[in-house]
Amino acid sequence: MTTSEENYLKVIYHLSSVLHKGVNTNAIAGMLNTKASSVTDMLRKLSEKKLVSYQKYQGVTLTDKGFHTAKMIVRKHRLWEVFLVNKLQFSWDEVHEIAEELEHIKSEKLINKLDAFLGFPSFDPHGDPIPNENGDIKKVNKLLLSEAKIDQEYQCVGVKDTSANFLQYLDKQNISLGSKIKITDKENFDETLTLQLENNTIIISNKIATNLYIK
Amino acid sequence: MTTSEENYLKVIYHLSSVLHKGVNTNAIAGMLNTKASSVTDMLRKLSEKKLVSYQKYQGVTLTDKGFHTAKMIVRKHRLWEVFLVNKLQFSWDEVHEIAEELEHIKSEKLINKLDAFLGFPSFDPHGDPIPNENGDIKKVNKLLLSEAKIDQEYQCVGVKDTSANFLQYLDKQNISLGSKIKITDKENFDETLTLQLENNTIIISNKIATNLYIK
DNA sequence: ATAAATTTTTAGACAAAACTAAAAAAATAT
DNA sequence: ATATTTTTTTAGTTTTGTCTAAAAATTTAT
Repeated sequence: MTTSEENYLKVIYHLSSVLHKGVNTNAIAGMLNTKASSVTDMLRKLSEKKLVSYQKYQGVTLTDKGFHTAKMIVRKHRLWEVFLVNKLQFSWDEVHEIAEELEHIKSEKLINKLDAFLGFPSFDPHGDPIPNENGDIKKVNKLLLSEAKIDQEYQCVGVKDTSANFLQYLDKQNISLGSKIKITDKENFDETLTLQLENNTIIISNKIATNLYIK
Repeated sequence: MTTSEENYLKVIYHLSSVLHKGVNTNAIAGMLNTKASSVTDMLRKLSEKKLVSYQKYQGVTLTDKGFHTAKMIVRKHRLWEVFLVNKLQFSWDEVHEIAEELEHIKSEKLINKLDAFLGFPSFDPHGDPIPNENGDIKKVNKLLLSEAKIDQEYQCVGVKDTSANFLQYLDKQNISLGSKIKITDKENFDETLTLQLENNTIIISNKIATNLYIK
């Protein structure tokens, strides 16, 4: 299994978890910064390896084998992110790129020992669930802050956008996983929210609210 | 810098530290399990990048730039080995292959944070020195057990052969880094040695003695 | 329902890093 | 000093993953 194959599987995994149907060639190309023609080639290859089921012009879905493989790559990515943040003191906006490389290190023993070393974490630094050794994923009933009710207390449990930009904005606003949040006001015109945090009151745009998970 | 280029540099580094002269095409091919023709191609490429100085038929040496780059790869390899043994509880015969992959992860910040996390170790689990951030290497006056004097007390500080086979033999004999060793007898015919260890007496071949460093 | 636009695939090419086989250079032996 | 052997390089392929440009299929719009 090459790094490139793994990256395709991961992208198909992420896209199909959002779309719940066959994934487009173009969508994959967009995520990987490649051209549609390259994607077609790789889909044929993954199909021969029985990792995806693919019919020309019909989009692609993961087979059971491909689904499990993809989850194991995601498991590695997220465990390494926990390592980088919890053990090496990286901040949550710095770890994605490094984990993109570490996720391709091939040793099941390594990843299981890392898991144990980290105390079998269930969530990564961005609040995303970490599949366990069997691929099981802990489900959380989270919702977007944009869908929250007014005047009810919530807790921040994850981010949808994991770009350094967004994460640094949250740092600046003193919002992190576990932060308590209450919406005290919602502007009808543009859905700007007024939030009551532990120690202060802030105003955030709808774009922010649609990228913050709470429960 | 590709993984392949890094592997060539590392091999040239190791070979020239033993030979103290230009390294042969064939020697490199042997270490990397490739063919001489592939080596020639890569030497031309590394030469264009000013990492080695290479003249057709004359062997190859590292430039200052190549030397430093090679030391940084060795640094990464050895720090990851320390991590695997000290933090993840791998045994010293399991870590080489995994470190061969980890050494190619590209992030200076990662490796310096890992260094700090491990407490800035000077030696890896096989007793090999770890270059620091600047490439400085702590020198130890070690010698091979085969060169040791009789009836003098030494301490095991490293292994020359790092194969799983040899390391497992040492485990079986209860020899590890730090073990106290005294030669009590040497057979003239085949240089078999009788060793006095902390809790027992063992007999080892000359081949073993030429692969154990002591001081 | 057909035309236009979009998406996907095919065909052919390229770069990296390997290979085989043959040629050239260097080292060794007589 | 020349012949033989060994080492190294060259020339031409292969594989993987990418690309561009053109063709084909599908989707959208009128």
